[in-house]
Amino acid sequence: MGTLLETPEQECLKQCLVEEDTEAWQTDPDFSGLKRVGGVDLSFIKGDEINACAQLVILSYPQLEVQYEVSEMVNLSAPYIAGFLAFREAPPLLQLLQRLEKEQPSLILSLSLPLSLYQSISLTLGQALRSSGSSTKPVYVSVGHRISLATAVRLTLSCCRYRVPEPIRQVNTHAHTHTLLF
DNA sequence: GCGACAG
DNA sequence: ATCTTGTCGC
Repeated sequence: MGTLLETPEQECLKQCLVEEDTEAWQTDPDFSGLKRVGGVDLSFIKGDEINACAQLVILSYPQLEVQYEVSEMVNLSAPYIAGFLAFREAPPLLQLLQRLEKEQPSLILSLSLPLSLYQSISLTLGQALRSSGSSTKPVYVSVGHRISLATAVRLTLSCCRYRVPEPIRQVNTHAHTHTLLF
């Protein structure tokens, strides 16, 4: 985040960030070649700051039907601090991706293309868009790795049945469900 | 001191 | 993030 101080780790990651398209499907008008899209999230319970439910879903593309989902209760080591979200949430989410790789090798995302969506974000790093027909609330799409902002926005729109992109919407549903069970 | 501030 | 159910409308 522009105004915030950055850690050495964050500076390093920023230098490695590739903000251009690197895959063939990204420049195809219909994203031909893209077979799956995924979403990850973390859910919490009211007064608990360390226990959370990590969730991962994989959807087919362009059908956008859930093909795989995993949930796992995790303990978060880092506290929530604006600007340092990844230090808190990335570890358990990456762990789920490794679990996917081990349990369902066929569903692995051929290349990791982080495309993050937040309820708000510095606009210098992303773009606000009206994802569904007449929705007033914008959806913010941030820059990703190995995917241009323009493509990220186009892909996000192609994943929207409703305002919230389907991968995010599905993972939220599953996350909430599983959180309520523990 | 004031405003900003992803979950 | 989380606290909460139904309800009105396209």
